[in-house]
Amino acid sequence: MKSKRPRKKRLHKASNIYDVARHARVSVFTVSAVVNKNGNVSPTLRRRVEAAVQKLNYRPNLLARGLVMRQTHTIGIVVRDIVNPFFPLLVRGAEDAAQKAGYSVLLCNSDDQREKEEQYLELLLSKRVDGILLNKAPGNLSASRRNLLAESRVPVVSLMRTSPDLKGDAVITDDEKGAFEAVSHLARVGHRQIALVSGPLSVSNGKARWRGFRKALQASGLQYEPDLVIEGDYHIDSGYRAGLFLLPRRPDAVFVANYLMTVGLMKAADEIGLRCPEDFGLASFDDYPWLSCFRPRLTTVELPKYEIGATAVQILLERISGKRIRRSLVKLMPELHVRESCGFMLRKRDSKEDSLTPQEKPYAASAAPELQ
Amino acid sequence: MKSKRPRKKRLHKASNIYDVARHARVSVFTVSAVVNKNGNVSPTLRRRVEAAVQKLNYRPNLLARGLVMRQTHTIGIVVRDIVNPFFPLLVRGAEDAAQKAGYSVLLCNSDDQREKEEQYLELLLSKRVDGILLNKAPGNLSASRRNLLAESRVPVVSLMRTSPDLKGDAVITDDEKGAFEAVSHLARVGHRQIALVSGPLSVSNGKARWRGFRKALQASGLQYEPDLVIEGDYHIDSGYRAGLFLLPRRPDAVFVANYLMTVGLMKAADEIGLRCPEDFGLASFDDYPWLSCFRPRLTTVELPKYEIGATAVQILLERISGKRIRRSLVKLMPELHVRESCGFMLRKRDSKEDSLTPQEKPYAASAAPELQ
DNA sequence: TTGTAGGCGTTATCAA
DNA sequence: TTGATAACGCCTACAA
Repeated sequence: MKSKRPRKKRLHKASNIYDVARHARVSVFTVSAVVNKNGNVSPTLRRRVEAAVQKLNYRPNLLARGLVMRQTHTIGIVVRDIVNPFFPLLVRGAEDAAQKAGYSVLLCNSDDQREKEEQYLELLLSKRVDGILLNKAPGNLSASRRNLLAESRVPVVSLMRTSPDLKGDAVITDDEKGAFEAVSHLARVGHRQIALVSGPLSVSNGKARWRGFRKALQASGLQYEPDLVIEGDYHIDSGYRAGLFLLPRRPDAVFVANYLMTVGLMKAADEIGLRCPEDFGLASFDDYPWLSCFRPRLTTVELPKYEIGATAVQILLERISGKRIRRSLVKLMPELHVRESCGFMLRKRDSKEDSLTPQEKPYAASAAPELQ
Repeated sequence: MKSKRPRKKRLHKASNIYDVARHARVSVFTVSAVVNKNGNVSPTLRRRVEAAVQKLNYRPNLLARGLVMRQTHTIGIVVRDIVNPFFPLLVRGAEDAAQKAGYSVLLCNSDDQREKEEQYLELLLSKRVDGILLNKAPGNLSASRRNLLAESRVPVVSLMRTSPDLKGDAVITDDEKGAFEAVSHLARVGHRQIALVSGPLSVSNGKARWRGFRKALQASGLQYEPDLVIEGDYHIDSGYRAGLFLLPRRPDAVFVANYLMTVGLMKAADEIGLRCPEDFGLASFDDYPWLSCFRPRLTTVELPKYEIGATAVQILLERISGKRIRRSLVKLMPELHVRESCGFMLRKRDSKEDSLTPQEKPYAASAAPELQ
């Protein structure tokens, strides 16, 4: 009863804890205790409070709660672009894990631009998120932002890419191994001249995939030919340009470091008039369930996207609750899926060994022991 | 200087407006005025404040601001599933528009389940979002939730689907027209027996696509055969089952009401051993740029996904700012993209009229006047 | 078990 | 132009 004057605008206000307390003829403490199910409240008062809550449609204001508790139960997730088909499943994994723990997700698209990324990070800090999932754009954070981040003590978990200026936890995949296996498979199938469309070498996983490629050539006794290596940027267009450059040189096969560049490369092949797998073998990263019925089926290194997101949130939550102390770097394993784009089927057919239907064979092959 | 006791745990606290005020030897009012660039502050004080802000790495706590301003500059967006390839671009359109206006996006996946959807709506209200974008799950909201929503006065813009219990704004597409054009095209190409895998008829756009199908048959002088119509639920599996049922009946063509069901149908075709477009023509909804290099290329009704999201946020913001008064229902136009899955190429080839390369022809056709 | 009052970090009103 | 101070809605230590 301390409000001296009536509200001016009769702004439509949701009822608050005081309204409920008044209605139930109890104190705000009691209401709070009932709503948060802590402390012991006598059945009588509890019933009165519950009735009032019901009657007034009371819902606690999470802003106010966050302010006093210093916890928003919100995490921010910064990805390059949710439209890039790699991210939806990852984000979904993160959202599911977050939701189960009572957290919500603030989604940010950085477009791989440092400036945008930094602005989002600042915004997230200002919104007082409890933690951040970050798929880092190339380059380092500015010193001031890094400082701000460190000082805020808000935990950050890196996704897919590590960065020297991010000294927190990270969830990545063993991309070197994935690339190694894919390229080894291309070699095993009989391809000798294998070209590479790599990701940006300035990015940790771009570099890792390149290393895997190189080591596989070596292990297969093939020559690394710089002329057959093009550095792309993970976007469609760079794959297209790489295709226009590489395919006319007629390599036996191409290994492309991600899916979008594969799309670009195949567009180039289309224009040039080359077909996969008849004219060149192809293996790449990332598989998508909705591709399974289109041709050619791609031989790919599949990454556990959902798990990446879910695991990252898991780690973040442990960090938030103070359980986790030591820095952890989780490396998830990729899985080679052999299908027809690599030319596997053709070779088999040539040698008259094939009798299975096209859709069964690749899966059988992908479970072959040598791929572990 | 009113804190009576030292902080207990030496909890790491970000500096607040009082810290800055003390440091700059001014009042909090001055700091606030400088930070928000309103009011007139003398250059001297402004400089002092700015220096202090810099020094202390001060960033306003948006929770506190939101509490007093009753505005969080956050919107919630509830989609069925961000993994459904329809949504990323829509969400991106929304996020871009939101970001430009200084808003952030809270992402929620309802999985098309009413219960999950309602829980998210409540959470969003509790978090005091300024507005909500909602792709409604089938069925109506419970009376209590609807009531809560109405009472909260938080504007909701429906996406793609309208619902009788949502009396707010909506952004939808003219799905009836889209379906009509696609099916008319199938008929024009020469297909007589056209099957339909529809979306859920309990959902507004599922119904609309069904109506378009029906009207197109009528306009083309074809019979509507209930045996050739299967109601699906927009998920892959229902398309698969529909395919297993429909394809053995050897329709000339199939119209599938969305992309995921098309994937399922093609999987069924694969298993049965039927090929598209040789054995049956196919047209469906939703096109994706990363499909362009795979076969068969789909004849699709393309929806302006990005615009849907962007427009919805636009409307939401106008509603939030109180500019928009009347309810608005925006209906965006789809666009038919003719490619090879409908059998267009085959017919042409049969009649020896085709001389263009496969990848050029469809685009030329899609610009044909009769498709406007 | 229940109530009171102070504080969380802002903005905004009203004096000075 | 500036400063003091009351909201905003919640939680919680401390008192009763």
